[in-house]
Amino acid sequence: MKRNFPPLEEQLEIISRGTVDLLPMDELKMKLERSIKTGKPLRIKQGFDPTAPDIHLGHTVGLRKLKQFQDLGHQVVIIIGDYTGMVGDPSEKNSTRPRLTHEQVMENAKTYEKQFFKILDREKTEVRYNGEWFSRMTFAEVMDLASKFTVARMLERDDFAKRFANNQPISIHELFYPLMQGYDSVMVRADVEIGATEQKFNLVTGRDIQREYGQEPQVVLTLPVLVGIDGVNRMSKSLGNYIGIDEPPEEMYGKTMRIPDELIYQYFELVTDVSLQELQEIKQQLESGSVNPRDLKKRLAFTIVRMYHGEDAARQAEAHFERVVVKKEIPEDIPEFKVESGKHRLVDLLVAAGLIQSKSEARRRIRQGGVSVEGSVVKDEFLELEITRPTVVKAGKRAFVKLIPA
RNA sequence: GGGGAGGUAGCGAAGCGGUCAAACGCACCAGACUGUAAAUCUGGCGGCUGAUGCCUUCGGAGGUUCGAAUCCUCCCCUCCCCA
Repeated sequence: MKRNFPPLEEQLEIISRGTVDLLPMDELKMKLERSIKTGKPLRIKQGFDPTAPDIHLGHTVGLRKLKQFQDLGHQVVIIIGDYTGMVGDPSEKNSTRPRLTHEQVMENAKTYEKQFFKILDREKTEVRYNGEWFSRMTFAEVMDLASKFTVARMLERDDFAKRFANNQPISIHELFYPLMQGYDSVMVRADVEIGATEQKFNLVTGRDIQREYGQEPQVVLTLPVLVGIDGVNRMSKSLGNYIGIDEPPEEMYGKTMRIPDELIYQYFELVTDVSLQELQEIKQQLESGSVNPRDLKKRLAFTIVRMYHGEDAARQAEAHFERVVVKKEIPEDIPEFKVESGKHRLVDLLVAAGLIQSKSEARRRIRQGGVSVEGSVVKDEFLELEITRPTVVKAGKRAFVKLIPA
């Protein structure tokens, strides 16, 4: 079955959009031309280590690029790093990552697989776990792989070099990470590997490893690292600055509204599918200040929610935001919590209902005016309540609960 | 194998017998401000407790002492130098 591909230039335009590096360019052209001629799709690889259970917008930058390749007719190969996940990618890290057990990794991998296909076409995606080959490797084969790279080259890496210079520990197994990733490329015969810019070393190493194993080296495609909602660090679950693609619409919308204004353009560019013309407009509007950044951010939030939850959910999330955050009103559906009859300390109720973690914390927040009952701020940390009718309690900026008499 | 330096709350980093639940910075939380944010300012930041106090924390296990994060012993871990 010979496939038909769009002409080279058209493909290149789509492929280059939003990318930082495409190297070497001439090899990419050569590969594309060959696939057009032979009708054989290129194999486009990206690996994901399931180190945290959820996929967030940061992951979607690469996934969306994969999707573009997929739409062009190429073969997307996703590697789920059940083995590399146990090592932990040292990229951009200044310390050893905690190693996960295989069970933890596999658990996370399940949700990953599910979430990937919110973006990719399941039918057209090849999913491979790298345990498929790593679990079977003999020590002799490991040695063979290890012999194909040198310590000096490994230490060229900025992160390792820094850790080494700062007398911080680097475990041997961490040095294996790039080799393993490269070996993945060998095993799936990757033509192109996609990764964030911080992955460049690993991606380029893959080329060398492939060459060592007698394969044609892959083309490296890097994408910008998505900055998290704190506006400082890369988006990551462990830093808590992420927007998960499985999060409820209101949450997604609200988090998006919290990103610093400077990130608006980047988010439009990297995680939404607005057209190039629209992107230009947005850029112009931001630069000239002709549009309130808040309005652009609202559009961004709406667009993102719509991508993962649909138009209706996006509308509702927007309404919810207007109501709760902008007008500081009470949301429509609030989680309910049943309360036994009789008097209860507010502090106890806050903890029991799960709004606040500990009573000490609850007391503090009451003292600071962070808690209100039926719209009025509570100042008395010893307040007792008798719940005789549904009562709305708010703690902090947007945590609500409706107390219901049992 | 020998010598040296270290392991403190989410991170970084003070403390080196009592006044230490532990300075300070970052992160985080609450409040004010606002266009959602950011910035700024204020307060907070182990748990329990009606303002007193109690309980669990300073790599781990013991010990000395009225009293230990601080002293001693052993163990685990990291870094440096030498071999």
